Amino acid sequence: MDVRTLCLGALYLGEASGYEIKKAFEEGPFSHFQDASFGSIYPALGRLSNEGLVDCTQMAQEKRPDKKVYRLTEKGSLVLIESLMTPPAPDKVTSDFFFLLYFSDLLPPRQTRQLIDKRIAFYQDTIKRMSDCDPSTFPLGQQLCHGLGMTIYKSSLDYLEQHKHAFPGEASSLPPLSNSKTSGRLVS
Amino acid sequence: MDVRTLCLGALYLGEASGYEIKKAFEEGPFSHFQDASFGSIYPALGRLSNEGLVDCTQMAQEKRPDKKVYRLTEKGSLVLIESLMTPPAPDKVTSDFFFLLYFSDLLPPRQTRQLIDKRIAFYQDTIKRMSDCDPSTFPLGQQLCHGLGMTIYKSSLDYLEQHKHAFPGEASSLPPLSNSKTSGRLVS
DNA sequence: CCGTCATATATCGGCTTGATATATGACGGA
DNA sequence: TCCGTCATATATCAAGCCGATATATGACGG
Repeated sequence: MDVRTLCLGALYLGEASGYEIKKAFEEGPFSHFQDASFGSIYPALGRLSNEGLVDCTQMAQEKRPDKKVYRLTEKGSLVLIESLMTPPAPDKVTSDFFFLLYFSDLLPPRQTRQLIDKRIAFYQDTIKRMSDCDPSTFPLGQQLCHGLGMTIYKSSLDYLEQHKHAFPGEASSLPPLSNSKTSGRLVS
Repeated sequence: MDVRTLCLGALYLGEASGYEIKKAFEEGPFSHFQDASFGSIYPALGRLSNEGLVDCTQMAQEKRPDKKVYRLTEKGSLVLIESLMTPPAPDKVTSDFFFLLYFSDLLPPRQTRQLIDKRIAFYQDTIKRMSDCDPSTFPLGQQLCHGLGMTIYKSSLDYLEQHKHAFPGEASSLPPLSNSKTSGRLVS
């Protein structure tokens, strides 16, 4: 999905400012499967406004800078639905964690263990934050997103907790793993 | 990780051409957690070659166009390890599937069911392809990547198979779900 | 008083992507 | 036999995106 559609989707949930839309991608329900930067959100909102897909209202605030509040128009709703009807692109996952784990034979074992411990903490924190949210009043699709997300995070957490001992911890006196290079080509 | 590091990592596994490196990201072990396009791979290989981090050899082929084979240099190995030592960036996940599922109250229920069915097929196919690979001879980190990946795909598959019935299938005579709009703002 | 953080909008250089271009050869259908 | 499609192979570029930067108000803690 391009940033225009992401913004339309965010505004479908309720009127919001550019800053709030960014927060929705960083901390809100979308944070697990979409992202967008200020560098693309503000220009996209400008274009959407010019095309009549969103309305923009300037709002003064106390003790805070003024803000621009965007609201989806009827035309914008139709364009959002149209975008949802297009065939989905494949997922794109970029994970430094997996990349580092994959090449961890090049790293000191304690650094790999630290990497895994931090990942475990990340899963624990994410699961807690998602558990604090009760999705039973949400639309069905959102419930499935929540449930599938929880399943992914929980099974990942369980797996890492079961397998983290393969790498030595801080207090461990295990000898470092031997660094052996992988043989063979990339693609058979 | 930037594309230079991705290429160095790919070449750490063995010499390869630009085309083969792209294949490694599309179909090889990295395909689950990294990607890069020709548009960035070829320029990156050029720069790496200029900087002496990789060597390049032109190879003629029968019944196929000539190819340039790249090989990691000692200097390149050191730069790769250096990059692996830097703190990892957070994962970035972009999923049209989750986005469409989230807004599925805007879609005809059968289209959502089709989306889920296709996702199930994707998981089944991915699990099969990963099962055909025996990771027991790999470095420990690669084994954990394989195992964690399998866990994620399997638990996702199980969850969707258990919950797909919430949406009507092709043969179902269930009435369409009511389209109710979500209330409230994005971020509490 | 100053540095940091949150809130708020906005821009831009650099990087990446997806499309396009060119080329060889295999393969299947008309 | 010809043509379209696919795989293999290198390469480039316009468009889009990101991360950094800029500016601003106010709270808060040292």
